[in-house]
Amino acid sequence: MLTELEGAILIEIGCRDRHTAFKVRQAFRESPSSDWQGSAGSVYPAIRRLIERGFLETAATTDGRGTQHLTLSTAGREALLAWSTNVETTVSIGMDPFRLRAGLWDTMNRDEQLSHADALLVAAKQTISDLRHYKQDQDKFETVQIELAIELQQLRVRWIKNWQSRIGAGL
Amino acid sequence: MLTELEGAILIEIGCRDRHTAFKVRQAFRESPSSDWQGSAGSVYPAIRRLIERGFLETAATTDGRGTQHLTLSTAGREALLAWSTNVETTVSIGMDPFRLRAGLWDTMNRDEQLSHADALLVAAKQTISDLRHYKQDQDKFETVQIELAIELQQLRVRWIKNWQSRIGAGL
DNA sequence: TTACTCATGTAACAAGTTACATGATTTA
DNA sequence: TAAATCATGTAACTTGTTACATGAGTAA
Repeated sequence: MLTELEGAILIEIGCRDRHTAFKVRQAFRESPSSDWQGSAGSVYPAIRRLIERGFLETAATTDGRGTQHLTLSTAGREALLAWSTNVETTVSIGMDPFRLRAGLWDTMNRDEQLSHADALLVAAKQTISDLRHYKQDQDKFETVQIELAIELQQLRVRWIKNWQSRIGAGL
Repeated sequence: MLTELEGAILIEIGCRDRHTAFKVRQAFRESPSSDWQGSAGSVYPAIRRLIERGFLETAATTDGRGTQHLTLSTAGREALLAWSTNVETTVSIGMDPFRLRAGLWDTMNRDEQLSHADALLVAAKQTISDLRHYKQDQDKFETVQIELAIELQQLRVRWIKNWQSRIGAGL
């Protein structure tokens, strides 16, 4: 069994040509989906665990920095496939800061609600535009993720507009 | 600043009449959004922190179990409002097991894709039906969350159907 | 009186964060 | 040669998990 971070690391190494821990960290830091900060304290220990479990193979390069060139073993590929096709985990709801807060907004007064709805709309639309721009020069793995992130934001935009009309109707 | 768990705890105590740590844990365990397991090891320390920071007030009841009746202080209410209206956090993408895996499914062969898409559809639809059923006897706070969770699952269902037709078209 | 529920909490562990520390290689 | 980038890692801390431990109140 792989954790979400371990799965993400195997994707970077096995599918997206990030063959060093450093490049994996870089990919995480550059990704707009804020799943992981790509901190050294999480990535290096996770990669060590994956090596110990035989999912990653290392080919030490000859450079003086001790760069480790990482590749997926057969067991690593199998583990990644099993992880990515686990139906139960895939359809689980997950953590969503928007959903967690949405129930509270009805406790504000009408003016606060209207201005908050407005601020949320602006921010969500900005995020969509940022994601569309970022999507341009990404590989297919990242592209699929970005498209899904955009659809999530669009869902939020629709929800906010619907909420606005409910507020407007005085419900 | 509150963490996601601390915000969720203040909602339970301040808005949903879960006035003991035990009832908060119970609410988390019963909630179908698997954000938190409601483990004692997270809830009790978090509540202790919230008391220390002056966000929660305790009224010890006279029973022999040492039940602590918890309520939000004024500072607690303010902190909860600030937490719930933080726009940046609210529109952040968050962690989604579906999105994280979706990019990988294109590396499988056609037959594997079709059977996996099918399994995902069944599971997602089941989740929607479970959520609808659970929604019946919930308060407005939980209802809003459940509705958003349902809309997320419906988005996934549409995405899967779209993916199926792309597979079918041999792209 | 036995079993279930209500209620609190700790201990060992897992896995993330930031900040720190080091050094090689490349580019201006 | 100075600065930026590539590359590795550790240390202290935070916060979550499961499992364990305890005991009071209630209903069969």
